[in-house]
Amino acid sequence: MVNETKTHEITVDVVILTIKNNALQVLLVKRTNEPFKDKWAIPGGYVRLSENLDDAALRILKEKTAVDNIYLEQLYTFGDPLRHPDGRVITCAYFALVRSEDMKIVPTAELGWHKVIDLPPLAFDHKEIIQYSLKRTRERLEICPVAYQLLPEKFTLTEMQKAYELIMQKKLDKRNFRKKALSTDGLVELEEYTKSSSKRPARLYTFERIELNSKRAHFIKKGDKK
Amino acid sequence: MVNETKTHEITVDVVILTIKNNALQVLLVKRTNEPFKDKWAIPGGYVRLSENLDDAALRILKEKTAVDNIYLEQLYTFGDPLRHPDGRVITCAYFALVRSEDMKIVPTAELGWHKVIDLPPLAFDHKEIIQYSLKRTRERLEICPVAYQLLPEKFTLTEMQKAYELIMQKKLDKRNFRKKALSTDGLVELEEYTKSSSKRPARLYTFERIELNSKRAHFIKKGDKK
DNA sequence: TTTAGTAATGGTAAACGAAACAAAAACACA
DNA sequence: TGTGTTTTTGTTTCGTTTACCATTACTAAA
Repeated sequence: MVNETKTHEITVDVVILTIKNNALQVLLVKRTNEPFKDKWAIPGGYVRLSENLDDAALRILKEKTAVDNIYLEQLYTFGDPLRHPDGRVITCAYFALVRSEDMKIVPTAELGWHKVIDLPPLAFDHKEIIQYSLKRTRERLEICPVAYQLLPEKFTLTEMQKAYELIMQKKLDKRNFRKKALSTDGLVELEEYTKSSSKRPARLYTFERIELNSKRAHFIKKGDKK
Repeated sequence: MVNETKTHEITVDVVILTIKNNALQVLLVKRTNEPFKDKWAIPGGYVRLSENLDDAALRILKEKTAVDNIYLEQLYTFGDPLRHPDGRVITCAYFALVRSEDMKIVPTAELGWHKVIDLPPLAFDHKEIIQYSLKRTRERLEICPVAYQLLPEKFTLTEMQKAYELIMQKKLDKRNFRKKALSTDGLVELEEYTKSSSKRPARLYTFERIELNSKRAHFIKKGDKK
């Protein structure tokens, strides 16, 4: 029997995804300390003793983004003994889908958005975590229209299709997409149109911000409503 | 800022599912110590410092069942601060699908199979964990034929259908099921038949025990092959 | 007002998959 | 030989997804 008395550290890391500049992007922070000093990492932190994991993820999310009422789901727990060079740190990873318009983030040298298709060198196993969050997002998108979590309050069907294409990483047929989109629950047609410059205006749509039902309690967590 | 210096305990709990006596059953152990003394619980244990989470789950599985090469998948990490009355214990839950014929378990007063539709009072949040493992198993079954993990080496299509019905909790059409089953990759038709007593013999099938591909690395883990 | 350009919009045929449904074949036993 | 029980097999229908273009609606510039 090996030494079983020492305890482990446990952290929560949050992959925060958004659509920005026509690309799927992830929020990264630059590490200021060793290990992996000056490498980019996904935001994270230690779990407080009195705090459940969802709340820890929400706290970290809020510290970085100051947003509320977002899509947040537990992703996977990564526990390789060698994932942290300084000791045993198990991390429970979450991922969040946010609207970039809601964010008040000013990109600095230590915090910023990075396109998921062109990631810088990352600390720890964070690259793997991000890749897995993308896979999970695709799986979710096939089941429910989570993409609206990434879209502005009001959007055109073309914008929505663009979001799908960015996540699914493939082109979709315009008419088929429109047909399916129009039949999804919660999508409401507005009496407003885009005022674009030199082309035909597009109708705007929005999504009913309904309370996500309890059947999905294990993988959907809406933000705390204070 | 609250007290952040103390650490957490982390355990791994494994929901072990099988089909036995025409029912979906889960392996439970009776607790001998407080808290929840004499209540049933799913097998679990502390994660060793040098051990990754998958290996911890495999170790616990092996301690209880002495089986190898089984379907094992990380389920969810439960971290409510109040889930353990004695302190902060975060558990990373796994679930496993095993063939009851492979098991050498002799049910005792402290270890035994229990039908998932008729569970005794359980310790901690273990009821919730089991319920979630059933939900996840159903989700997996809709994607890939994991049910064969629960079946004997050789089985009839009727047995396979029975397994599906037990997991999905609904009756399936015999001919439609057969059609879909026959088209699944990996199912091989044998030149053997059941030697039953007084009815038409049924053809036997088996499943190619192929290495599960790496695309599913995050949710499928085959047992260690020594 | 005309024209050109760009994007939104509406429909249909083919392919595919899901659901419903009945009859014949094989064996054991009486 | 007949009866009972279970396995085995195929077709039709229906709805949904996929593939595929042409027309319309609007803006800006000529």
